[in-house]
Amino acid sequence: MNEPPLHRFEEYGRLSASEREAVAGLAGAPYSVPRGHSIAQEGVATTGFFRLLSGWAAASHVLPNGSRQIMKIHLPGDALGTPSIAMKRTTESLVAITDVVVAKVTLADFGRLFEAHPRIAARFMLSIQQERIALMDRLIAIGRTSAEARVAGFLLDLCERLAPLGLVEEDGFDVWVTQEQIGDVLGLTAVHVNRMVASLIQRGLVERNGRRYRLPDPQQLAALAARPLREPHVDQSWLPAPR
Amino acid sequence: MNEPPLHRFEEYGRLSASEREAVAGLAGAPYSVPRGHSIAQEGVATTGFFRLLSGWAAASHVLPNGSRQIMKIHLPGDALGTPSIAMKRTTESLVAITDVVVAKVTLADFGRLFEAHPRIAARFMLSIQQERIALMDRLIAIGRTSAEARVAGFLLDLCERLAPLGLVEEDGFDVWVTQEQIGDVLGLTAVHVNRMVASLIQRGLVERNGRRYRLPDPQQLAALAARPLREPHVDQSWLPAPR
DNA sequence: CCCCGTCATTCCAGCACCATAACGAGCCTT
DNA sequence: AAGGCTCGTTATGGTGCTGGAATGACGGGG
Repeated sequence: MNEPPLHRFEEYGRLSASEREAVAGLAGAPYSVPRGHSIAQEGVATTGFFRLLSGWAAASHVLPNGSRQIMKIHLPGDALGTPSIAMKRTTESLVAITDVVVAKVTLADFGRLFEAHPRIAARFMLSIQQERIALMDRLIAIGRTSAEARVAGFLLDLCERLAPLGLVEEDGFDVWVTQEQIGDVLGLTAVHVNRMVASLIQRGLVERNGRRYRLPDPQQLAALAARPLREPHVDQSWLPAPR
Repeated sequence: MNEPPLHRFEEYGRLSASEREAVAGLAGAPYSVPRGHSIAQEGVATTGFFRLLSGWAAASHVLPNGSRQIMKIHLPGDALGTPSIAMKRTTESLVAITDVVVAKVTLADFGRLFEAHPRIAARFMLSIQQERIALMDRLIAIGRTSAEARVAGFLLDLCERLAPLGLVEEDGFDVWVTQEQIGDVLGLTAVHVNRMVASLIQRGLVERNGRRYRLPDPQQLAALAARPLREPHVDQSWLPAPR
């Protein structure tokens, strides 16, 4: 396995040696959380955020009536719980979908990084903007597209995020979330997710064997999903100079 | 009218004199855009973002099938189009709902501010996190709550954002968006928004006279909306020192 | 090896919300 | 004052999705 922790910090270009060192020293000691267990609870005092070093995790909110909305399926390398740093209390519950390894980043350490390395600060801000755009796109999906389009878009998103991790082989990848959890991401019931997956398989746009999914025709699937086209910003000339 | 431009920069505490000066010199010359006209188009090359100095504006995306999703109703003092700085092309269309006055911020100027004033940079990042949380909350609303709860939550949000601008008098405020636009925010049709508003009026939770809305019982309305409780972070000790 | 829990699948009735249309009130334009 | 536009209101029938429940398939642990 290649080094996962840094890839989210380098999606806008390589870090300098001193930046790399600063990032590496940021998080505390890694520790494991078994599948199904809580990493952090919503509504407690914010003390920092986490880095997900391996495994899958979900950020979610449970409504008074018992239904649940999943904000994000987190993959290795992601930062977990960063929205909470803007609030007195954590904004979302973090649950381990598979066995995971996480490391905690304290607010104090993060503040020092922000001051010492303005380019990392700017890039961190940009990666948050990307998360915000991802939420906007899901808002479009849930608010204005059919259940089938939403499921198609979900599978495409997952595939595109797993690819840079080296977890996609011949358009095939393992999905560790249940159909019920997919429903909680997309604002659907598990039953209806199942119907839509079946429909996509019937159309020949998806193949499945257990948790292994394969997308034989991503282009046609993308056409069905009708997602906005997003291209990351390559021109970084306006960012602060590296230190 | 008091000075609107700064209030979003000071929601986490007062700026220092030099910070205030840096922010004031950030944006270019203000100019007007008449109601209904476009401030910026989705999908063009990103060159910066805008500050909304007066009036209301909407950030939206139009789907291939013609339906529309509004990401955000922007009020005076807001930054417009900041998600786009993470992307090669702008992520949303900006339209003037009322006559507006805006000023442009270039990427180069913004980059210099980010380097020179780490505390402003950190606070800007936090305000983006707040926007992200607002999107999360709307995702919860659209994905997991009834149409009536969504409309109740929309009116509450608007009221809470207008209050610090001094635009709420005795629980009453002017709403400059049409019911069709409210539908595009909440993932509903204009017709259904109308039904839900009528239902809230019937229940005595909302009063209306033309565009003037009044919320006689915000507590009960909030209970209906079932929104997560969000309190901004007051402890700022971890932020970089002011310059 | 069998039990049992998890997850996918399928069925049914029911309803929240949609699509379309038509009408009325208010307001701006000329 | 007349006309036209925007916006709100109301009604109709239709459907995409829900809610609950029951069955099947798979896999892990005692």
